[in-house]
Amino acid sequence: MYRTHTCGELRISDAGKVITLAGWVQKTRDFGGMTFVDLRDRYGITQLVFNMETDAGQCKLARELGREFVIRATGLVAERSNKNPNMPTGDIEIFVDTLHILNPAETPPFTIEENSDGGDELRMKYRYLDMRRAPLQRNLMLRHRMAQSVRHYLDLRGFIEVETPVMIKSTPEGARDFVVPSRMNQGQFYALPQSPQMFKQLLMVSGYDRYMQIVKCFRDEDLRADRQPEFTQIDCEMAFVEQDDILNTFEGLAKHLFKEILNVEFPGKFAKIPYEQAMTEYGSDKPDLRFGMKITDLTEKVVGCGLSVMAEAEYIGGIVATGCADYSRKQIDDLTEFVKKPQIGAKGLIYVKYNTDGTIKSSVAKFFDAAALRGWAEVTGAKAGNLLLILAGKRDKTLKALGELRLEMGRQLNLMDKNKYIPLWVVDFPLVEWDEETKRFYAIHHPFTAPKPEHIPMLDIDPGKVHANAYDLVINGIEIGGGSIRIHDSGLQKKMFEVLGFTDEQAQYRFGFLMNAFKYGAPPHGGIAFGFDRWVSLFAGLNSIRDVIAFPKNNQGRDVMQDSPGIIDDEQLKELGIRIVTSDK
RNA sequence: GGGUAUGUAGUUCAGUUGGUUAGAAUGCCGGCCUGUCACGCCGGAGGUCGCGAGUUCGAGUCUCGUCGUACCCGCCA
Repeated sequence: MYRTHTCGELRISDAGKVITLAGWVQKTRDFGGMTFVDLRDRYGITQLVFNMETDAGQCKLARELGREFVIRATGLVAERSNKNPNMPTGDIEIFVDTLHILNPAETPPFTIEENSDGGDELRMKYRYLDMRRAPLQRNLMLRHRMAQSVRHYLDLRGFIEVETPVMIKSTPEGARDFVVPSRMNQGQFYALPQSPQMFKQLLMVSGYDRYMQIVKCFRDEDLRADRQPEFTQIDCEMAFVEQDDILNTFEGLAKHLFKEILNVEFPGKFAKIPYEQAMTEYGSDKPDLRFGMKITDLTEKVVGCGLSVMAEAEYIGGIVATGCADYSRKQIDDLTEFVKKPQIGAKGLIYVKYNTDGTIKSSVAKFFDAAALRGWAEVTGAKAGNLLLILAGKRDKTLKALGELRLEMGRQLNLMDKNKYIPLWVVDFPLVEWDEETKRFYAIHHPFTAPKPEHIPMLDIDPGKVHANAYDLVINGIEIGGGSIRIHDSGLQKKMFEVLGFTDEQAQYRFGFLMNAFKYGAPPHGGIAFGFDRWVSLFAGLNSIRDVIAFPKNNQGRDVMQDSPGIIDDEQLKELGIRIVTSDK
């Protein structure tokens, strides 16, 4: 062994011991006659001391050390004369009598410290150096502890972890697949799984009635701060269960993780909000419930008014910002600009200021008398000192825009407390969604999601109105996980494929093995999958999932450290039977 | 496919209305220093202002193009 202890564990009680440490040089402080070296490993930092008077040779060697040199030092643990209360090992230091440079190092391009001076781009390029820093090490250790905790909790409840294949058949529903060419079957391709969906359902058919896996999934879609091309799910499936059984089981898992990792407890049950209510009250299918500011429907209140943008709008809604009646012209203009951004897409913003002195000021005062504006205050609950913000337009789009405006106001008013967690279940999602471009229905969740039993007759009449037995776990406006009860009846599955416009042949080609399996006794089953990276980043207090992943990819799906993806040899291409056709834009 | 921001020393940034030799901090190198822990003091080196065109007597600064990066919409459970 290169060491007897780590750099984080020695205390005053160890004084007098002769020990050996190994690690990286964090920093040297050279006084000429005396040199201090901060030695770092992932457990902490311990100070080494060298003295010209007592050991000139070792002291001179210590003066040669640069940042990030890998060294080994043997010496006596001693109480410091000048203690440093800011570090756990600050009461002791090591009088080194033997110093070995195990490996010198070039000066790193950024500082390996709690708060690095390096920018994101540079730190990604030198990811292995960035990961030496304490924040990254904390994140990855948090991730490890959460994974252990999940496995432990589910193991105690009879779940078994089963690995599923990574090279599978492409199923063109849902996200784009990453594909892998087959050398032995030229012209044919595997796909990387978007999730182990069909395999976990087959495991249910096979009688493994409680399955879990912490598993990589792959989706070839455009990326975001919280979306990577490869990401990790906590994937679970249970047989002989109904929706509530699943919600209860995984609400238990969520509570367990909160308690174990953050020491946060939730006494009651998580709220359960139907999709439709989430959309009308929060303009989002993943509402952030850390604050209220619900959307109020004002459509009825403006019928027949003289202002065409309102009179002709399909929907009018507003939110109340507490204490914002004193917003300046500039602040209102900025909000207007915010909602008019192409990403939000509102045409304009209407405001009503209910001033503390009882007066009312509004951008639409010309069209409504004070009584009417007071009527709006009544329905929205706006009080003196509040600001009512109103958007008008197409219902779905306007609700979404109000939802974005609500979040923006939440940010401006500091209503999103990082230390507060409000989990909830969003339930009763629509089963399918009509797409105008391709003139067909698409499954909102996936084609195996069961409709609410009472809605099954509606599949023939108005599939868009059918609710699914599907659910999402949402925490602080982040979709942490989602799942559904699956169809286990091949007749109903066939009907579902009909609704989605698949011919029998298409269904047979894509999902035949699953439909065949269901002929041999499929138990009622359902499951859920959690976005593990998102969950870890939520617990770490981060907005991006990149820093809870050891080697993440950037916006364009590139690994800037490896510089992947990259081209491959002609020889490799030939072997695979692939020719590259460069497309000119 | 679209929107917004951004690119200057190893690093993080400043750079005014287009005008002399492009600055600061930090890091790095050399010297001094026996109780530092953001050590201190003295000195030094370090620049393709992302790249390419254009406007101009003159471009880090203006225009166009291009490449990279970040965030968002579309897309994606």
